[in-house]
Amino acid sequence: MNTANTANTAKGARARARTEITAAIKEAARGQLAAEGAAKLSLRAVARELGMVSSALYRYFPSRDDLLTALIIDAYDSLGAAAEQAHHAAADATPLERWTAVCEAVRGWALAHPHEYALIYGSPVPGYSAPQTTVPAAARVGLLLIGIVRDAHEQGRLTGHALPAELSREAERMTADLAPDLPPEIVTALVAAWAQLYGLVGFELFGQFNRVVEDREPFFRHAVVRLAHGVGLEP
Amino acid sequence: MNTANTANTAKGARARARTEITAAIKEAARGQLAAEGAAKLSLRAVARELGMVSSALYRYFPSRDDLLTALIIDAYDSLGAAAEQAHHAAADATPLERWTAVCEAVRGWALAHPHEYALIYGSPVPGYSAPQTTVPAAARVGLLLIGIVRDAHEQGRLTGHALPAELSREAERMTADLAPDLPPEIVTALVAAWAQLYGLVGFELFGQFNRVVEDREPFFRHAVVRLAHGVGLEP
DNA sequence: GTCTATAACGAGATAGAC
DNA sequence: GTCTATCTCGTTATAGAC
Repeated sequence: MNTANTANTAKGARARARTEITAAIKEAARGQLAAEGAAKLSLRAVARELGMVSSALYRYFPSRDDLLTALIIDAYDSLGAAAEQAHHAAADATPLERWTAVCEAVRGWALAHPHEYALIYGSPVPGYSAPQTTVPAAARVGLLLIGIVRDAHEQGRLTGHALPAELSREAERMTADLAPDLPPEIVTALVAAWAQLYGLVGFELFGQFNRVVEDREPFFRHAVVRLAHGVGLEP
Repeated sequence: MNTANTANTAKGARARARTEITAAIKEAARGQLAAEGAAKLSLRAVARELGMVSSALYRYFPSRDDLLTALIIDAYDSLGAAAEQAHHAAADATPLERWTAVCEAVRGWALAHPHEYALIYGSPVPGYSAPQTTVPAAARVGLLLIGIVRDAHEQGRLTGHALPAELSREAERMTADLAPDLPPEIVTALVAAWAQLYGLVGFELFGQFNRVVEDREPFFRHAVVRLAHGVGLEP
C-alpha cells in the first residue's frame, strides 16, 4: 500500500497541477477575450501571459478552437449556475416570481460578464463552429424556464392563445422535443419569450439602449413580467 | 467659361471617380467583414484586394474606424430602407399588418445580410466606439414602428397595461424623448418590443434556434403578432 | 507517461527606409 | 508607391527533464 499511496498522491498532485494550469490558461484567455475579442484570441498571447511557450499549451488544449469551446462551455455553465441559484433562492415563490428571478439573474450575469456574454450570445466567431458538446450547458437556462412554466401548468395557472394553422406542425414538433407535457401554444410562446429575453439583455449590454432607456432595472423587470404574461403566467 | 467648363467637368469626373472608389472600398470591406469579421477588418487587406496601396485608402477614409463607421451607417440605412419599403407597400393595411410587414422585412434583411447584421446588432467591435453620426440611420426602423403605433392610437385601436410605480418616471422620460403624443405605457411596451424583435432575429441568425426551431417563418410571424399585441395593437 | 522547451513551417501583418 | 526586414500567428516534430 506504500506504492499505492505514493502512486495515488503522485497522480493526485499531477492531476491537481493539471487542473490548476488548465484553469490558469482559461483565465488568461478570458482576459484576452475582454481585451481583444474572441476573434483575436491567440494561443501565443495566452502562453506569453503565463510565461509558457506556445507549444506547451497543446498539452491542455489540442487546438485554439478547443480552447474557445472550453470558454464557451464555461460561460454557459456560469450563466446557468447563476440562474439556477436565483431560481433556488426563490423556490417557494409563485411561478411568476421565479420567472422574474431567473430573468434578472440572466441580466445580472450578463452585466457582470459582458465579454463572456458576447462570446455565447453575440456574433459568431469567424471560422469557428461550436460543437454539440456545448449544447447541454447552453440549455440550462431554457430548462429552468420550462420547469417554471410546467409547475404553473400543473397548478392550472396557465392560459394560452390560439396558434395559427400554419404553425401547428412546427409547434407540435417543438413540443415533442422540449416539453411533451405542455400545450403546444405554451411551448411556442415560451421559445419566443426565451429569445426575446436575450434581446432585452443584448440591447442593454451592446449599447442599443444608450440614450433610449436610462433607468434599466425597472424597465427590464416590467418587460420580463410582460414576457411571462405572454407565455400565460398569471400572478 | 471655357475654363469654368473644363473645371466643372474635371471636378465632376473627379467627384464621380471618388464616389466610385469609395463604393469599391466599402464593397471590398464588406467582403472582409464576411470572411474575417469586423474585429479583423484591416485597411491593408482591403487595399490589397483592390490592387491599391494601403496609404492610398487614407484619402478616402482617414482611419480604420471611419471605414467601420461608414459600413455601420450603410448597414443601418440598408436595413432601414428595406423596412421602409415594406411599410410603404403595406400603406393601406391595418396597423397590425404594417407592423408584421416591417418586422418581416427586418428578418428578411438580416437573413440576406448576416455579416452586416452582426456588425450593427452583434457584439461590439473591441476598441471601436460608434460616433453619434450613426444615430439617425440606426433610428429608422424604430421610427417606423413608432409611426405605426401612433396611427393605431389615433384610430383608437390601442389598449395599454398599467405600469408599476417604480417605472413611471422612466416611462415619462422615454415618452417625452420618443413619442410625446403616446401614452407612457405604450411607449414602454414599444421599446421593449423593439428589443425583443431583434432577440428573435438574432437567435435565428446566430444559430441559437438550431435544432430548436426548424420552420422559422411561421414561428417568427406568430411571435411578432404577439409582440404587437403586447404593445396594444389589436387586429 | 507527462510535461516543457527548442526549432521550424508557411502564411500573413507591419514599420520604416528608400 | 515599393521593398525589405522583422514581427505575428497556429501548428507540428523533436529532444530532453521529471
